[in-house]
Amino acid sequence: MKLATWNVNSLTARWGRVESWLVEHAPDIVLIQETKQSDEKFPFAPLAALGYESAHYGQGQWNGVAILSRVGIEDVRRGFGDEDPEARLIGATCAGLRVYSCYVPNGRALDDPHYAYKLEWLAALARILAERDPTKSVVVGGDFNVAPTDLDCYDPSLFEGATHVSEPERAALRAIEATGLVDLTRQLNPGEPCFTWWDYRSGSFHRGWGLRIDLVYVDEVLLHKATASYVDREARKGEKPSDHAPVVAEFDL
DNA sequence: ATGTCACAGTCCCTGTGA
Repeated sequence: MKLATWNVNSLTARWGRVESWLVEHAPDIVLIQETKQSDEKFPFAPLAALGYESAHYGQGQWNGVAILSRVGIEDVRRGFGDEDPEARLIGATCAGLRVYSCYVPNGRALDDPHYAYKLEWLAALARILAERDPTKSVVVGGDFNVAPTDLDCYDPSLFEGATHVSEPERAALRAIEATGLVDLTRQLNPGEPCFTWWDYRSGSFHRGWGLRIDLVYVDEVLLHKATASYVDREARKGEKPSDHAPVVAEFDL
C-alpha cells in the first residue's frame, strides 16, 4: 500500500502536474492540502477516471484539503466539529485505515494572532487523535508548518524568533506523538534532512534551503508494517511546481 | 532575507497569504 501527502498550492494551478504524478506513481491513498478550491471546482470526475474516489473539504480562495483513495473511502469527517473557521482537516476510513489530511495554519509570526490560532489548532488535532478508536490504525499526514527538530531546517540560526521552529510549535507536535504516533519519515531516515518545502524565492530549491514540514504520523502497528518513506524531490523541479514536494509512505499490509 | 507564486478584486495592477 502506497500513501502520499502533498501540499499542491492550488489544485487548479497544479492539476496537470498532479494528474501526471498520480499516473506515474500510482499511490493508493493521497492526502492533498491547499486545493484552494470550492467543492464545486474540485476535479471529482477526472480523479474518478484515474481510479480515485475523493473527499474534499473546500473553502474557495484559501486552504482546502482532500483525500483520494483507490481502496475505498468511508466515514468522511470535515474539520473538528461545529465551529471550524477554515477548511484545514479532513478524515476518512480507507481500507480499514483511519486517515487524516491536515493543513496546519502557517502562524505568520510569533506575535501574530495567527500563531495562537496555529497552536490551538494543533491542540485540537491532538485532542481528536487522543479520542480515536484504538483498534483502528491511523495515518495523520499533511503540511504541519512545523519543522520538528533542527535537523529539519537548513539553517536554524536564520529561524531564531521565527515560526515553524519555535519550542511551543514543536511541543505541540510532541503532544500529537504522545497519543501514540510516530514521525514515519524521520523514523525510517534517521539523520537525513528529507526537506519537503523550499521557498519559491531566491532559488531556494537549488541552494538546498529547505524545511521538512510535511509529515506522516502513523501508529505503532503501521510503523512495523512500513517499508519506506521518502520525499519525491523530482516533483519540485521543472515547470510550475508546487513549493512542496510529495512525501510517500509504503506499507506491507 | 528574499531574486516567487497564486488568488480575487480594485481586473492587466495591487493587496494578501504563503
